[in-house]
Amino acid sequence: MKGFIRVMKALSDPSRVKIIKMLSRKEMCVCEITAVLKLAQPTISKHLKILEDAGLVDFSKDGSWVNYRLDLQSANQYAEVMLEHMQNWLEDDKEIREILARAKEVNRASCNAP
Amino acid sequence: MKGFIRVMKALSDPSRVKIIKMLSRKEMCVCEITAVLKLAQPTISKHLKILEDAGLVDFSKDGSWVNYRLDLQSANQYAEVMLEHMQNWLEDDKEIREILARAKEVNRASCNAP
DNA sequence: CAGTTTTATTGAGAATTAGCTATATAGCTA
DNA sequence: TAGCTATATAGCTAATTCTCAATAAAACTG
Repeated sequence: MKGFIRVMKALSDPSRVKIIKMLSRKEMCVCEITAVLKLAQPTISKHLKILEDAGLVDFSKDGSWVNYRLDLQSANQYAEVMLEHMQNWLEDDKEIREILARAKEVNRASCNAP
Repeated sequence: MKGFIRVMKALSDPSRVKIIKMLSRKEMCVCEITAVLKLAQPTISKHLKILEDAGLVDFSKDGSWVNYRLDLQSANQYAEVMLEHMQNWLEDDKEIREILARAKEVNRASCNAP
């Protein structure tokens, strides 16, 4: 039950759903996600930890950057199924579209630009 | 997005998940659900409202009883997909099994028995 | 109609959560 | 090593959530 609840809780916050949708397009580092969502960086780190604990995302370090990606072969079966749905769900959502458009433009260099 | 978040939120509470699993076996009235979960009756009513708002359950009145059931043809597409998964998920969960066993025994007459 | 049963609503308290600021850690570079 | 950048952790506040007790509403029964 715990594993299931963790996945549902992780997916019941709009900011985290946006992160999942962005990562379904490409790997992103924390500062890129922060730039797109316009939230404080620690807030993003906290969201990413929740997603990781649910088995929804994974990461690898590249120097001082940490790249996050969907954990498509998650050990958590519920996470795996939900990630598959998330590839298709919410594609027509206005808010999601805007985020995805912004995510397309962002890159590490532009992260800390005004 | 709203409809999706509502379904995820609805499914991220253990008591509500238990209700969904019970209703996947049979229709139940509020007092039966209350008897099985051993929570206060208003608590159950509130949970049922949340599930209803998410499009996960539906109900019909029978005298002073209100029978709740899964809304398998929900207008909410996310609810519909999740309900299908819920038929199979958590079948091996210990806590769920206990609840289902108790749900099997319960009936309107026994509801208010000690 | 008075009383009973079933369910819903209201309101309060404890716990959880999303966001922030401040600070710590990790890794790079000069 | 000192300083810079990227990320994580700690701690706080406001808002949300789960639970309950009390009460209201709805529907039956004698």
